[in-house]
Amino acid sequence: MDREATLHDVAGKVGVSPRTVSRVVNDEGGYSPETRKKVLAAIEELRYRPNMVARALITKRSGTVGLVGGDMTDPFFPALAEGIQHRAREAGQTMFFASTGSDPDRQAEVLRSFWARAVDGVIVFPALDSIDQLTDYGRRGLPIVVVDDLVEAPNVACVLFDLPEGGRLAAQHLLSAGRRRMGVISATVSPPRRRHRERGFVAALTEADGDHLPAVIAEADPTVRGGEAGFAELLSLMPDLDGIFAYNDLVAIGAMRAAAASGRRVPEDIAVVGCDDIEMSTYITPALTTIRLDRGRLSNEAVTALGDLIDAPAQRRPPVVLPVELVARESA
Amino acid sequence: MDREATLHDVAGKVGVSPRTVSRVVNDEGGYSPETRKKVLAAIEELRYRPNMVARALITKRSGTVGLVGGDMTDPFFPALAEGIQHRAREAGQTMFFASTGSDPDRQAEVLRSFWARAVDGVIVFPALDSIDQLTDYGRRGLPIVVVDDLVEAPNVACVLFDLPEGGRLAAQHLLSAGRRRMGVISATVSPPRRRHRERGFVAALTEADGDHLPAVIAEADPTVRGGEAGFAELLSLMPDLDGIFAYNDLVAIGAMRAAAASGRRVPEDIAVVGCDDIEMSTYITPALTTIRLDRGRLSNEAVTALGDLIDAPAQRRPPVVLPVELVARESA
DNA sequence: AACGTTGACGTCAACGTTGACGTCAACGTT
DNA sequence: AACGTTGACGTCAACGTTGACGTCAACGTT
Repeated sequence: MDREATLHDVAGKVGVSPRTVSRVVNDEGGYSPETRKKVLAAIEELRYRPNMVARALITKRSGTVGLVGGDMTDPFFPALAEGIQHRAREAGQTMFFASTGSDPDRQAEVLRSFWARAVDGVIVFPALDSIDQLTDYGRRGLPIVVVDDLVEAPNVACVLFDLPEGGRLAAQHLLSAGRRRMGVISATVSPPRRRHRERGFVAALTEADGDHLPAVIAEADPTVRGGEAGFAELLSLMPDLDGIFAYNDLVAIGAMRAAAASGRRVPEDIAVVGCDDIEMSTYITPALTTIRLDRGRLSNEAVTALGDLIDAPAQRRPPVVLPVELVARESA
Repeated sequence: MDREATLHDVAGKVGVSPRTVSRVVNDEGGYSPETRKKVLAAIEELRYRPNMVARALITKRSGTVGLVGGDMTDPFFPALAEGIQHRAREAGQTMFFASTGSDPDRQAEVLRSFWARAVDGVIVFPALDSIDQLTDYGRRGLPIVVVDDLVEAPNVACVLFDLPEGGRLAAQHLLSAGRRRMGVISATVSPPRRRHRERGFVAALTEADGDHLPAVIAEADPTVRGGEAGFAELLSLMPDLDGIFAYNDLVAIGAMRAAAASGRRVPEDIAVVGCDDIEMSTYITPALTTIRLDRGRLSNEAVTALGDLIDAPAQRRPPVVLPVELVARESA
């Protein structure tokens, strides 16, 4: 066919008004069983599908949600996107996706584009210093779920992991393994107020009894290569380092590679704890001890929160803080 | 504000008709420089943004493209999605995303949903036995780029890697390393007509001189765990196996783990060649020898092909076949 | 018998744009 | 002086739906 069938085509075929066809399509009631049957038959025959664009124009609901991520190649991200996409589809939603590279300008562009396309809501991994943007869109009526940060605004809900606790668990684990001279590799992409892992780790060391030293801190990109650089930096700060808590598993893997390259054994000479628990961490040698973040749970909570927000925009919602756990493997 | 500004609001403020504002917004010409200036100022002040939904309804162009993938957690996929998303954004497009789990019914649902939302085109990693769906939508006028398969239909372009050549390269590499008793781990998700890697590998062995045996074939899921199972299956078919070509790098990693667990050394006892060249393959021990597929190139070609298709739908386009190369590391 | 209610529709306008076409003053040309 | 052209707009309808409301026959109730 050269043109898609519309309500008018179906109506013409059956001999009713388009409004009646619309009622049948939307299960509104207000038609006889026989009419319904005839309409459904005509819909089938003409392969009619409702035009979501026209519907969105008048209902202001497009049946779409947007996912705004930092970077798809972050190994933590795909599982999350998959989970969200899955749950969104169950709710009859289609997902827009865009990544920002954690750049606030790109994030602004993405949000504008989603907003202009009448998304019903968005789930955002916020870029650096972009709280104002989110607050603004929330106020303009866009339901937003913020992952991994705290934003206080109308229409904004937050879902995040208890990362300070993760840092604390890592510190306790390393301490109880007898480590005394420890370092943290933080991520350059994290603004100071979001360094929860680091803060928890440092606090636990401070609070604990014993003759261990305060932690030294390095900064690196959240990648394997970043981990290698971070290891070198830590070593320059504390040459007889014996324990590392890394920003994420990729960084931990980089640190372990650098340790091996420098002739040090893991965990004998240096114990390493990562964060995230990506699949790869099980498969490398030595298998990585890490703080597990339950991505499935996070995506479930995020989609649920977004659904709630869309259905009842006014309501205030407390942030959802998800527990973390330490999985002990070979590296520490 | 409780309502978004429209063309009418801007027009009212400036004292011109909405049509004139529209002309300015779309750079159509047909207005004086002074009018233009006043309109732009009013747009700025009222924070007017064109409503893409309304625009899409009349122009039939929504400025969106859909990406239909099998599974986000496939490590090969994210880089691709990122690349496509990036290029699409440069072209002013926003990306829909959905994964199908390689299930044709879910793929059909996804395509329906995208079609109803007036996507300008889609890039598809086709599910099993879904060629008819794609042909059908192509005929109905949807520009489609099919990745990793060949579909002959109007409005459909294909981009794929030269996987048979990849299989051949793997075979030649293993042969020249003196391997005689080799096996292939294929993926259960691949229908017979898409087993290009396997076919190239088997053909190269058949064509080559020497006293090597014909390849044995196992089937497994395209995961690390699948690789472990595939290794066991190969071993039961050929106990003195000395070379493996795996469906992808995850499978290769699984095979190497199983080999190590059975007390065999890689590459001394069994050489392993993977396929994809995911990031992880550099970091495991031993580092994986593999067939590199250039994902960046693939996403570029796919987006370019889609752009061409959208701009000139009628034109026939030959499939784009991308070269592959073998990267020799430690495992073979 | 008169009246109110209900079911099963239809009518009309609106959502916010843009395509097609009309208007009209200013200007240049013969 | 009459005419055609051009620039700078405006008008109107349409894209394909749905919200709001109207109509009208059938039916039950008093």
